[in-house]
Amino acid sequence: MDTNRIDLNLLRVFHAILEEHSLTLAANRLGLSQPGVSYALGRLRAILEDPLFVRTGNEMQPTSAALEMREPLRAAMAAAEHALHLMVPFNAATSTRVFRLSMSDIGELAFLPRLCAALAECAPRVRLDIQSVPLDQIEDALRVGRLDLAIGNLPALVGRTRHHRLFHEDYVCMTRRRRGLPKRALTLEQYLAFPHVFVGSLESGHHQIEDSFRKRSIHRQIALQVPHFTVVPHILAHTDWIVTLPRRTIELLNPAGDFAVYDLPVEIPGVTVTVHWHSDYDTHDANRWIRTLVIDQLSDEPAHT
DNA sequence: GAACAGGCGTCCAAATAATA
DNA sequence: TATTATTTGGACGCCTGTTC
Repeated sequence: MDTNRIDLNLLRVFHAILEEHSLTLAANRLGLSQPGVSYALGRLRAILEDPLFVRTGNEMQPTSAALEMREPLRAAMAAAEHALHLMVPFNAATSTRVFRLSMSDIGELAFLPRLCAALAECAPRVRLDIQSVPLDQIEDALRVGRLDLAIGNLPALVGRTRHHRLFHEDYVCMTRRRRGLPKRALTLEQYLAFPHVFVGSLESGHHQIEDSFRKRSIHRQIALQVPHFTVVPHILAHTDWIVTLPRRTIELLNPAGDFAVYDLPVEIPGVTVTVHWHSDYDTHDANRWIRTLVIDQLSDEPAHT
C-alpha cells in the first residue's frame, strides 16, 4: 500500500461517501461531478487495496475496512477543519462556523434558549452542536478542538483547563405535594426517611452530593439513580420519592408548582457552574467570541476573558 | 532564474453497466 | 424503466526536468 499517493481530497471524498452512502449525493456535497467522485473512489480502492464500498440496491455500503477507518477519519477531518478555521478571522455576522459545546440535559434546558436567541440576533449563520461528553474525555476534546467549550458543574476540570465562573447556587430538595408533608422545613430525619432519586452520571459533577453526605456519615436510601434531571418530574409525579437538585433547576422542572420544595436540612457545598476551554484557544478569535457570548448570557459576573 | 516541453493527475461529459 | 455506479476519452492545469 503506497500511502504517499493519498491526498486530503481523496479522504474528503471517502468521508463524504461514508456520510451520504451515495456517490451522487457525495458529489453534490463536495461540488464535484458524480464520475469525479467515482474516479476518486477508484484511486482510493487501488491505493488501499480494498473495495471500501459495495453497492446494495441504491446504497453504497461500507466494507469492514471502511468502517474501521470511519471514526479515526472523522476525527482527522474535524481536526483539519478546526485547523483551517484557526487561519480564518472570525466574523460573527457572516460566519457559518459550527461551535461544539458540551453540557448536561439541564444545561440544555437552562442555557440554550438564551444562547440561541443571542446567536439568532448577532450570528444568524453560526450553528451550535450540543454534545454530552463524559467528564473524563472533556479535557482531551477541548485540547484537540473536538469541543469548543464545556459548560456545567465540572469541579474536576478546574486547574486542568481555562475556566470562567458563571454562577454559584445551593442545593434544595423536591417531592410531590401531598397531605402530611411538613409546611416549611424538613428535619434531617424526615429528609432521610424518603427514598431518594439520585441524579448523577459521568457527565456531571453532582456526585459531590453523595460525597458530602458520606463525609458526614449520613446515609440516604437511593431508590433510583438516573443520568438526567429532565426525567425526574415524571418519576416524582408517580412516587413519594424525593430528589436533591440545584436551586435554579426548580423553575425548569417545577414550573406549575406541582412539587414541594425545601431547603436541605444539612449544609453541603453548592454547585459552581463554569465554562471551560483549552489554553491553546485563549487568543483564538472564534473561541473567544463564543465564550464571551456564553459568559454575557449566563454569568452573574461580567466577562473579562 | 526564466522559459519551455513532456508527463501526470484531475475533472468533466457521454456512454455503458448494474440494480430495484 | 428509472436511477445510480462505472468506464472511457478528452481537456486542462500543475509539476518537474532540461536548456539557455
